[in-house]
Amino acid sequence: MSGGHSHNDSQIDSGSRHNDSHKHKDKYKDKEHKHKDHKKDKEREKSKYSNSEHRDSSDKKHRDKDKERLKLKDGSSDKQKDKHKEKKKEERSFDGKPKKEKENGFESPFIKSEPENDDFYHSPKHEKSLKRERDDDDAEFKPKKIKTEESEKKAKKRKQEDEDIKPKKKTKDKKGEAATDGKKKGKKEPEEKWKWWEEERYTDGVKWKFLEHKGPVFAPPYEPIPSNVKFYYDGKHMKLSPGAEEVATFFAKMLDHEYTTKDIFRKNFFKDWRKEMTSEEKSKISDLNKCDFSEMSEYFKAQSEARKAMTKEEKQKIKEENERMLQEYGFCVMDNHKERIANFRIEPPGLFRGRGDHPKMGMLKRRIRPEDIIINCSKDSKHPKPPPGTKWKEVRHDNKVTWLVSWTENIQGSIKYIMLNPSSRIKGEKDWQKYETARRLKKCVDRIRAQYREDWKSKEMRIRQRAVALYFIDKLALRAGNEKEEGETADTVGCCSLRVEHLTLHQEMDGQEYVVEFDFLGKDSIRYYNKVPVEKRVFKNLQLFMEDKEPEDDLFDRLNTSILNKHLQELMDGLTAKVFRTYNASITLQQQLNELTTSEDNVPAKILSYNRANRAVAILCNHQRAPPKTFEKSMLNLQTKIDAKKEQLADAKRELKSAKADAKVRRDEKSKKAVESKKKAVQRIEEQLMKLEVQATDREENKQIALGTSKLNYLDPRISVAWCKKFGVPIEKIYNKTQREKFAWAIDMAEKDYEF
DNA sequence: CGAGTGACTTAGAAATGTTAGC
DNA sequence: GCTAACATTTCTAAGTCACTCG
Repeated sequence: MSGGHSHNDSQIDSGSRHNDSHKHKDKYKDKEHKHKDHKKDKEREKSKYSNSEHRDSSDKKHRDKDKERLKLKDGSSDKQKDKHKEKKKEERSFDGKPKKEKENGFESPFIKSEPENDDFYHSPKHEKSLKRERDDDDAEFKPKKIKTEESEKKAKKRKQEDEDIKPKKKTKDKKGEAATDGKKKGKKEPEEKWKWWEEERYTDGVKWKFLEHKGPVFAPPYEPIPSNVKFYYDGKHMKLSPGAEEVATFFAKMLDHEYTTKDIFRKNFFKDWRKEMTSEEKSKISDLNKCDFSEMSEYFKAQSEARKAMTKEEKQKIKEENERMLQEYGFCVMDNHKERIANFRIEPPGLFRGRGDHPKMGMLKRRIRPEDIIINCSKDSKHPKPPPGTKWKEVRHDNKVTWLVSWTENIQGSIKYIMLNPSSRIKGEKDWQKYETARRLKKCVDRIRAQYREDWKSKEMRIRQRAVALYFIDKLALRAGNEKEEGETADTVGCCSLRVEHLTLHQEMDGQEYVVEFDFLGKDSIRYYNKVPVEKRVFKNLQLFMEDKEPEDDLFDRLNTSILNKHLQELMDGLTAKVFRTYNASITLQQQLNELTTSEDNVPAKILSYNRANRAVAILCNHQRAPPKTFEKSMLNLQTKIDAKKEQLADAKRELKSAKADAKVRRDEKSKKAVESKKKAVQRIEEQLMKLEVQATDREENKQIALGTSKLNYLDPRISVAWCKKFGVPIEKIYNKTQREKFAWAIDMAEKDYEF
C-alpha cells in the first residue's frame, strides 16, 4: 500500500469493536417490517433522488431516471475491450509461467473434440494430453500443448503414480506426523506428492477430462427410539408414528439449545412437524407447548454419554470403520490423480439452524434420497451405483464444473454440492489464481484510488455513490453486499446494501473531524461496529446520500454489486469487490510482519509477532468469534501458572545466590559446578516464564478474534512461507497439517524473498 | 436492464481428537 | 490413567459473482 492510504488505526484497535450482536439484533427487530418493500423503496428513491447535480439544485426531486440512463450510456463503459486485451498479457507468475486469470468463456466441450482423450485414464500412453495450458490469451478452444523435456518427465512420473493409486500417505501420517509436529520432521514433502503447480492449466473452462468417483454416502436411516422412551402430549403418553417420531427427535436433541426457545424456531418446527404426522396425530397435537420431549432428550444424552464411555476397542472399531468409508468414498480420480473429496457425506435430515434472526429457523431439512441426487462424472468412468432398488435423479458428464454430486436443498431451494478438498489441484489452482489477481491489484491500486477520489466530485450521483462505496470496500474491507430476497434470510448487509440506519455521521467526535459510525449486521449476522474518520469530501457525500431518506432506505440507491463489479472489471481484468479484501488482507499481513518481526527474537516471540500481524488482518476483516465459554477460566489458570513460575524463579535465584556464596567460601570444583547448574536452572525458568507470558498476551488479545478465516482464505500463504524461511521459524508453527496440505503449492514455491 | 440461478468461496459453531498436567 | 484444556476437523450456512433469459 502506498502513501496517503493507510488503514486507520482505529481499525486495529479492537477497543472499538463489540461482538454484541444480541442487543443489536433487538435493536433492529421492530424495524423488520419497515423495509419489507425494499425494492420499491429503491425505485422510489431513485425517482426521488435521481438528480445528478448537487443537492442545492432546486428541482432535484423531479429529475428522472431516463435522463440518468442516457448519461449512463454515453458516459462510461466500453473501453472495456481494449483494456481487457491490454491487461491480459500483463501478468506472468513469478516462476516464469504464463498465467491466466479467467477460465471461462469457451463453449465447446473439450472431451468431444479430442477423442483421443476419451480413454485417457485407462491408457496412460497419451501423455501429451496431460499437459494443460496456462496461458489463455487468444485461447482457441483447443489448448496449445507445450511440450518440454521437463513436462515429459513429469508425465512419466504421473504414470507411475497412477499405477499405485493410493491416497497420499494418509493414516500413517496422522500419527507419525502429528506426533512429531513441531519437532524435527520439517517441510520434507513425501516423494510421491503431485506438484500440480508445476504443470500447465486448462484454459478453456474445462475443469477436468476424467472424473471417477463412488458417489455420496447417505445419512444412516432413522433408528426408532426404544419403546420405553416416551413422548407425552398434555401429560399423556403418546406413541408417535415413525415419521413424526423422527422429526420429534430432531427437536428433542436440540432442547438444550437456545434455538428451541425462539418463537420463530418453534413455529417453523411445529408447522413442518405437523406435516409429518398422521391425521390422527395431527388432530391430537395442536400445541407445541404441551409437548414433552424430555424423555427423548434424556435418552440421547445418555446415548452420548455411553459413547464417551466406550472401551478403547469399541472406539477403535468405529475409527476403523470411518477410515474404511473414507477410503472407499472419500477419494475420486480426477485426471489421473487420486484426490481427496471434501464432503462425501450427504447432509443428514434435521432442523434448519440459520444464523442470526433467520426467518426459516426450525424448518425441517428433509432427508436426501438417491432420487434427489445428480451425479457428475466422466462418460468413460465407472459410474457410481445408487443403493439397491433406487435410482439417481440424473447422471451427467459436465466437465465445465468441478462438483461430483449435487442436490437441491428444501429450505432455500439452493443447490448443494460435493466437491474436492482444498488440497486438490482444482481448488489449489483457483486459490493461487486468487492471490495473483490480488497482486495485480497491488500494481494498479494507486491509480484506482486516485480515480475514485476524483469520482467523489463527479456531477453524477451514481458515480459518486460508486466511488464512496468503493472507498469503503477498500479502506474498511467491507464485502460487496448483494441484495437479498426479503424474508428469506436474516437481515444482513454489505457495502452496496447499507441502509441509512446503519451509519451515523459525526461532524466531530473525540477530537476527530468527520467521523462515520458504522453499525450493522454483516455475513453470518456478525456485527460490524466501527467509528472511522473519513475525508471531508466523503463525509459531505454521505450527507447528500442520506438527505431526505428514511432510516430503512438504501444509502446507495443508485448502486448495486453488479454495477460496481462491472466498473471494477473495466479498471482491471478480473477485478471485483472481493479482490480488495484479499489484497488489503495480504498487504496488511506483509506490512505488519515487516514491522513487528525482530530477527533477534526467539521463536515464540516471533510467533507472537506473526499472530499479531494475523490479528491485525482478522480485525480488518471483522472476523469475530464468540469468546470461548471457558475463556475466563483458562485465562485465570494461565495466570496461576505464571505466578507459580515467578515463585519458582525467585526460588531458583535464591538458590543461585547461596550457591555463589558457598562457592566463594569453599572454592572447590564441586561448588563451582553447582553454581553453573543453578545458573542454567534460572535461565531455563526465565525462558519458561517468558513463554507463558507471551502465551497469555496472545490469548488475551485473541479473545473475540478468529484468526482462522483470514489465514485460510485471505492471506497469500507465500507471505507466511517466506517469513518462516527468512526468520527460521518452522512452517509447522504457523500451519498445521491440513493447512500445509492446502498450501503445499506455496510451501513448495515461495522463497524467503517472496514479496506479495 | 433485472430477476433468477448455478457454481463456487468464505464463515463461525459444533463435534471430535490430542495433549499436558495432575 | 484421567481429565480438562486446547487444537483440529467437520459441518453446512451464507456470502460473491457470472451468466442466462425475458
